[in-house]
Amino acid sequence: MNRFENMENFIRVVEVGSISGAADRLGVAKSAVSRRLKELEEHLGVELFHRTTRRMNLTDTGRAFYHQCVRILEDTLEAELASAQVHGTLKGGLKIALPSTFGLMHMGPAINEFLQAHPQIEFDLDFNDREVDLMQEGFDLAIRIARLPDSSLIARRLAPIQSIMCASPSYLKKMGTPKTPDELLTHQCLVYSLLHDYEYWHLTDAEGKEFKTKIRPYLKATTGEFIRDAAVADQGIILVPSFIVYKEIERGELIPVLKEYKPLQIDAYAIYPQTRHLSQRVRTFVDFLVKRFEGTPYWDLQIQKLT
Amino acid sequence: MNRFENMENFIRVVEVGSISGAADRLGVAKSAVSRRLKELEEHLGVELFHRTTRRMNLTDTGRAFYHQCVRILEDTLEAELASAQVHGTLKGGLKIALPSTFGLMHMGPAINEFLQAHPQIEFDLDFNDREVDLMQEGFDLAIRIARLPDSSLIARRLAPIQSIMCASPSYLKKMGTPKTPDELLTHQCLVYSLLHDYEYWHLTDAEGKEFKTKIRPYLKATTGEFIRDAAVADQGIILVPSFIVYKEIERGELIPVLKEYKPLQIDAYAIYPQTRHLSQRVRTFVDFLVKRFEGTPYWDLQIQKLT
DNA sequence: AAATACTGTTCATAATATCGCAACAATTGG
DNA sequence: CCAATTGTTGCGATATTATGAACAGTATTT
Repeated sequence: MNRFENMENFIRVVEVGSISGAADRLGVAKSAVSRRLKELEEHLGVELFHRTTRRMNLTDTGRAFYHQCVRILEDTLEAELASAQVHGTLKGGLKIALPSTFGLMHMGPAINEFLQAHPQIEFDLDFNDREVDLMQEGFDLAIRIARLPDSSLIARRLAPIQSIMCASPSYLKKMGTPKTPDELLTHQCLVYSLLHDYEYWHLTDAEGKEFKTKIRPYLKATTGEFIRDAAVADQGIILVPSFIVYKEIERGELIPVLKEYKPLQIDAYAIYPQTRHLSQRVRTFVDFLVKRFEGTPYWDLQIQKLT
Repeated sequence: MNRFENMENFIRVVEVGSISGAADRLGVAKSAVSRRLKELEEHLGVELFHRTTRRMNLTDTGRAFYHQCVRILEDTLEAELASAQVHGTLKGGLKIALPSTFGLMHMGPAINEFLQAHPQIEFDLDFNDREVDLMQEGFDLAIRIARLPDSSLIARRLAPIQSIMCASPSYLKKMGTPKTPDELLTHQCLVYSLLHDYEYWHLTDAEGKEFKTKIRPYLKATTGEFIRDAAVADQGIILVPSFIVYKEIERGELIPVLKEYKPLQIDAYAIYPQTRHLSQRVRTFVDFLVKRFEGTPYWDLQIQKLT
């Protein structure tokens, strides 16, 4: 039994006032309308109409049920409309805040790919590492790399972000490869000051226990790319997210060190304000991102084996 | 496509977390669940789940749609429950105010008939001609005979009530049969004081125009039956609803007079307060009454030809 | 590391439900 | 009183839907 069609059927009969008329409007045989109405009445065990072979009058029960049917049908259509992709592409703007390095390196290609499917979307991208107030500044969405999501906002985890400690082969040859975290104090450390403490690096030992080890910051920068390039130029040891250095590691320009001590795992999130009616653009884009970054990130596929 | 089953299907998949599990719960093959889910996604043109052959995660779109589906299904089930006769008979009380004469003569048999089908209903009948405050005194329903329904309440028309002017053959023989309304002043009029003015009877002429004619009240009573009996006992001319005197007219004990001048048409109504959730008892009983009194009332079938 | 168990999807077949047509019964309006 | 219209029912044809096995991919276990 198709509850839905039966309701629609019933509504039409009420509004047109006759079975024949409703059948015309619905484009089906009147026998079908009659039978569906009968089915509905049998299902409810109630008479919806007083029938006098030629005339039909709603019963009180029928009238009450009619109003509820109308409301339910409207709700359903609205729900479908709100969720349905209005065929093909989306339109409108999408203002997004995203961290500069991750944004440039990995969100850029993703956004380009999304634009293939939805060329009508106008992206307004703000590459910035400061924390923006989503509501205040009218952002639809922000990409954040953090240890835990901000609970006051909706957060969808996009990808795990693992950091890697590494240095160039030449540097290691010249200065030696550290065997324990303590030895880092004798090395030149290049600090990515956004994600880590200035003077400490947080690690976990073989048993998964957290601890921090003091380092000697030889150079500090808020851009991961800069200290990566510095490390490639034999300037010292860095601790940066793998998504920044994965190519250099694959090419052997940088070599992981102290692999037994895993840096703290953090994550990339898409976050957006809690609004009652989330726009279809945001929903679709976030769905797209979640799917694209699902599983082990492509930047970790190769270097996974090396760590 | 069965929207409803698809929604139910989708909800189950979300709640159980897997297609196989949902299939077990629903008692259908998992292929059916899979296909319906696919149908729903194609209908919306949207991915509801991120799928990884083994694991399924709701998309944002899916989550939003899920909540709306749940609400819609709940509404639907509630609507059906509110309208459905819970198989067989109803239970509970039904407190009804009804006019004494009409109540005794015509509602009595109707209520008895209703009790055949629903013996569990406990009727609490208040035969009374004063206007009761439904809300205040806790009535579920009132039967009223009036010209127009009280607009602040829900009113369902049960039957047309036509009045008849008549007298006994002996009386007419002795005093003469009036030919015009004016002549009524020379007659003994017995007044049913509830429905009509004390000193005027309201009539319509052949063209349907309303007018009132003065009468000389010889006897007044608030009980139709009393003045009917008085008229049968040759006491004078009465103007009463046909449902009171139809048997006497059929038997020839009373004879209509001034048939060309129709008394004003009034109606019998079932009225009840506007509450958000009308009880199923009231609805079913009113539906029953409307159906029972539908068309020309049985008390008018015979005398129709005589007037 | 390999095997196993479990997942979701697909396909052809079978069962089911639904529809339209036509005949019928009942009522209304001229 | 007849004609026209309405709602209901039965039957054959059609379309829809479920089923169960085979398949492909992924965790879990040993």
